This record gives sequence, C-alpha cells and structure tokens, in this order.
Amino acid sequence: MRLIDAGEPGSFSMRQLADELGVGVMTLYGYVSNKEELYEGVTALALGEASFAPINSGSWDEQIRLAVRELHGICRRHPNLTTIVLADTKPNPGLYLRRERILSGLRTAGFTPTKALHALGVLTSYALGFALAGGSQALRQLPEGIRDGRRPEFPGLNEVADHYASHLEPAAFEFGLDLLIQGLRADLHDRHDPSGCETQ
Amino acid sequence: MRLIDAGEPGSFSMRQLADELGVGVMTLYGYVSNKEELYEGVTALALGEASFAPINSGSWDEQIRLAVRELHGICRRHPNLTTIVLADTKPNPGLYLRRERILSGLRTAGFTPTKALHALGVLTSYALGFALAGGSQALRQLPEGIRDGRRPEFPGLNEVADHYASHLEPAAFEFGLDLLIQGLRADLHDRHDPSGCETQ
DNA sequence: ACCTGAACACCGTTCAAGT
DNA sequence: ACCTGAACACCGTTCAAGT
Repeated sequence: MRLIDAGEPGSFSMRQLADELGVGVMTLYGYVSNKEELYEGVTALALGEASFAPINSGSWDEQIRLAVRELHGICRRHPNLTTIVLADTKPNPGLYLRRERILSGLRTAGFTPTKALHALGVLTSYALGFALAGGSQALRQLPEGIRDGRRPEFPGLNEVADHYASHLEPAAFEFGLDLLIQGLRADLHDRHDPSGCETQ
Repeated sequence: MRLIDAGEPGSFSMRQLADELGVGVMTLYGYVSNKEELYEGVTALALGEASFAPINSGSWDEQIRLAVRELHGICRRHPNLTTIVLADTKPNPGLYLRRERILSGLRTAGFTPTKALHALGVLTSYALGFALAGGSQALRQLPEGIRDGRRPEFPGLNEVADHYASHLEPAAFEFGLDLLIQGLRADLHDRHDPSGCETQ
C-alpha cells in the first residue's frame, strides 16, 4: 500500500515490491496469482481502514455526512489505489458495505428508491471526484502565466491566484457536502410542503 | 485520441500508435519528443472539442449549469485521458478557460472570492467524479452475490439491484447538479435574507 | 527533411527447476 | 512447502544511421 500510494501513479511494479521485500520477483507469485489480485487485497485493506462509524445516534443527514466524509478520506489517502479500482472491470466487493450504509440511510430518511439511488450516485461521485482532484498536482496549481497575472484574459483567476489552491482544500469539500445534504433535506421537505419554505 | 479512449486504461502505447499509422515507432519521435508531450496535445484537442457556449444570455446559474455539464461531458467521453491529466505533475493550460468561465460567473453573481473558489472546487470535482464513476465498469455494477439477492446484509442494495446502474446515469448527474446550484443560490440569498426563506 | 533498426533498461508472467 | 533464474513478449526512449 505504501509503495502504491507513494510513487508516481503508474510507477508501482512487482519487481519493485520484490526488491523492497528482499526476495526474487517470482516469489510474489507464490502468494498472489496476479498483479490484479494483489491490488484486490490492498484495496480490501484500504477500505477496511477507516472506522465504519457505527453510530445510530444522530439524524439521517448527519450519518450520511459522516459516511461520505469517510469515503472521501479513504480516496484522498489512497489516490493511486482509487484510480486502480476505477479502472477495474469487475465490481470490488469491499465497496458495498459503505454504499449500503448510505443507501439505506437515504431510504429510511424517506426518499423513494429511485431518488435514493440518484443521491447515492451523486454523493459517492462527489467524494471520489473531490479526493482525486485534491490529490492532483496538476489541478491544484495555476499555470505559470496566470499565476503571474500576465494573462488579462483570466480576470477571475488572476484575482484569486494567491489562494487558488484553497479551492480543493477540506473547507471546500465541507462546503459542497453541506450544499448537497441541505439540498437533499429540502428535497425531502418539498414532498410534504411544496412551498419549499419552513413554516415552523 | 481514439486509441487512448478505446482500449483499457493503461493499454495505449507508442508502438501501438506507430503500428496504427503504419510507421516505425521512432518516427513518432520526429513529431513529439515524449509520450507526455503527445498526451498534452491530445488533451488540448479534447478540451477544445465541446462548444464554449458563448451565451451571455441566461441567468448566472444557468450559465454555470451549462459549463459544468460541458466539463462533465468531456470527462465522460475521454475517461482515460481524464485520468492522465489528473496524474500530470504540471498544470494543463487548456483547463483554465473553462475554470475562468465558472469562477467569473460566480463572482459576478455576487459570491466572495473565497466562496467562489470553494464553489469552483466543488463543481469541477463533482463533474470530474461523476464522469469517472459513470465510466467505470467496476462502479456501475453490483457484485454477483448482491445482484442475486443472496446477501441479506445488504437490504438497501438488494431492493434496488435491478436498477442499480441508474445511480450513475445522466438523470442522477442532473439531480446532483440541481442540488448544488440551488444550494448556491440559497447561499447567495442568505446574505441578504438571513431567514433563508423567500419573502417575495 | 524525414524516417528507422538496434539496443538499453524496464515491465508482467510462464515454466521448469532448485531447496 | 517455499523460493527462484531464465526466458518471452511487451514497454519508452537513445543513438547512430539510413533516404
């Protein structure tokens, strides 16, 4: 896991791992039949790593907030592994405990199956995307010209050039998570109160 | 671009491209000094491909909706390329026209620079994440056991097993985009009307 | 100017063989 | 039972040489 997440995205190799362990390359194939199978094992490790926050206390939206935050944390800590899972051709069993949590949370909150599914896709995509974007050196920086303010075609970016990296920091993730969860709460509310406004 | 996006994520090679073009591998290095430089060129192509919807008509939120939708479309059509850009070490100049659009849209709508930056991170991460998730075979499917309903530990997923793939379809993307944009509109409103409620 | 084969330092994996 | 070197079919890229 350390080797995969440390180096450049594509740099991990069986030979490198074998060297690290002080064995011949082929020794690895006594424990794992494939590079892919090795990835499966490491993925299971990473997914089990965060607490599954078993709290039944708290409102549904607080529980979902927690679950999405955790998913984001895992993807953030293991960006290369995340990319590998995305590229997989078969579903990875380890993912579905977390998805079940979020989905059944939405169902008990009162969403229809269809709406709950949509929300599941939205929340997991957001967690995944923010983690990958935040882990990308390419996305966190501005290109030279804009950073120097030498490009008047980019007035908006010039204005915030000094703080640009903050757009992918934790505070921004929380901001978006709030937008989504509050939107979901409002959506739930609309079904009982079409005005969309708290009447107290 | 076709070769990169068609095959498996890591399968593109200079040798494969040379074969496709009917030349020797080394011929390519007369036109491009690196595999990385080739990726840069292809990325520029992909980013220029969608219309930059130059409409100044429409409200700020409709303009941003359009821009985010377009970004999502590009990432969705070029998943492997998207992954490559994420892994880059230097910022890719082609990205910043779109980001400028979204950011200055948010600024003229009335958001503070900090809030606009956060919203930029949220919206671009969402578009990116949804596209990558939707393009992933691994994420669109349920594992065998859950699909068959043979796993009572997953009641929520069992219930929706038949329509599971719909959680990453366009309708779900639009649902999440609505949540985000409506949330942003409400956020803007709160500064003038702390009750958070339309008073007409 | 445009193209290229040989060569180098890498991959993952098979196979047959060592202890 | 556990380990492994040689070999094969791949990579990206350098270098020197062809037309």
